[in-house]
Amino acid sequence: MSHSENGVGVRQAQKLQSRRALLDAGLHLLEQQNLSGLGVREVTRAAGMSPAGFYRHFSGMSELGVTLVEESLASLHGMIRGAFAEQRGQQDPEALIDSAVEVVAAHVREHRAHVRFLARERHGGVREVREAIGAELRRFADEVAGALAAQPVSRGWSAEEVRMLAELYVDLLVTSATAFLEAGPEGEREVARTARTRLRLISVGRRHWHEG
Amino acid sequence: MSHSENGVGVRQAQKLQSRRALLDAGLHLLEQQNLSGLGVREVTRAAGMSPAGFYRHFSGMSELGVTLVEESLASLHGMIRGAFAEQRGQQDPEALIDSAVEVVAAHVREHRAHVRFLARERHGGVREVREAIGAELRRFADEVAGALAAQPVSRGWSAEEVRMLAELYVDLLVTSATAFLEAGPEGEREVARTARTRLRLISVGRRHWHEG
DNA sequence: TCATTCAGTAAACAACTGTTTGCCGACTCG
DNA sequence: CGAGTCGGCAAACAGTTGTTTACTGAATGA
Repeated sequence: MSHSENGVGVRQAQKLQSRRALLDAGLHLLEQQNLSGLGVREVTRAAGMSPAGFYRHFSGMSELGVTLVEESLASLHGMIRGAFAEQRGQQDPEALIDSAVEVVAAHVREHRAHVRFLARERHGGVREVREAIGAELRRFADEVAGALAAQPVSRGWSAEEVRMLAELYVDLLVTSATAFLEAGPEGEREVARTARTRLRLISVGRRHWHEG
Repeated sequence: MSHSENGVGVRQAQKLQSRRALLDAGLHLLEQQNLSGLGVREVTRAAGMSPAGFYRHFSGMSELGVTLVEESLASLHGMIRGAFAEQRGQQDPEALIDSAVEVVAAHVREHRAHVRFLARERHGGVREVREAIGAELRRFADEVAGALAAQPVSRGWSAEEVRMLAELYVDLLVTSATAFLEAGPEGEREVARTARTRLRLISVGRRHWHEG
């Protein structure tokens, strides 16, 4: 019995390592540049590989970009699920807001380059990447909508109203994430404070929405 | 007396026309591309000019970018002032929200390329342009803060609370603008509807903020 | 009228680009 | 062991790029 069935041969591992090197090099270069201006040679040079080698892993730059999108949002998805798990255990909306903001802050702290990439390419010049980010964000809103619908505060809200609200929350969190990014570590507390205030303002509006 | 004192000689006019051609060509190319990937030769070719001519007008690409930023926000500024003028004449917050959203919608409708440029480069790879957009947006928030402070609803709000609120409004309007952009003309009504709902939700939250 | 200014040009610079080709050599697997 | 797979490389392709140079010729203004 060889390692053919678990897919972790020496060969496979080396290929994956090269692929990782390309992705890391690309991510690094994209901190000061846009994807639409990133070159194949530039990336391979930074990854210590010959230009031709790039095409063993990606058909072109936009494919590398889409891969980075998936990678960037995968970890966030996990953290969000964690935050929702906390919600089930406790009902205080203040605490939920605090933990949501903290989740975002932590994610930006630990995945700076990925988040910067998302912010930069969300409206960037490469359509495939833009669409990938948009689709992922829409799925994200789906999850939030599901969680909101389960809250007792949502009694009397239609499905589309809840969906709207979810999109608002997502947009606010995305905005907060880019604010964390621009503020840097020293301004983190301040950004978190305004993010919490914004969310609380929505909370209040939500409670008094159906009153006339 | 020649035209030396009003600056509208034939020479000046021709130069301005060329400059305009460069800016228009750039703006057009930037609809499918990022500034960090835009080339001097590319722009001059599209503008019907020799590459060297570019440097008679701009020191480099980022200077052209900053010029486009100023240009892009100048018209919006005017429209915003108009919307605020309407406010003074009438107190219904619903109507103010409606007119604010309509101002944004109209601006996107009439300046698609400029708005797309702003959305694309707001977090783009060219620092000078990013900073120019950020500064302009902050001035925008100043104006909104001033207008909010004048509203009777703001009684009991501190200056920083009002400022926070103004930034929230600006972020929401910017988000709405990019939503208009992505939706296209046919989805405009829908985007306007959710934009209004968001603003109303904030309105409600604002009224009930200081209640415990 | 006539010297001056200056927007725009053509040409040259060295360096860069994406992509394809054929090849090598280490891994894979019966 | 031996045939086959395949990730990575060097080289060549036919362009492209930003920027500087010295120039031309029309607009300028005394």
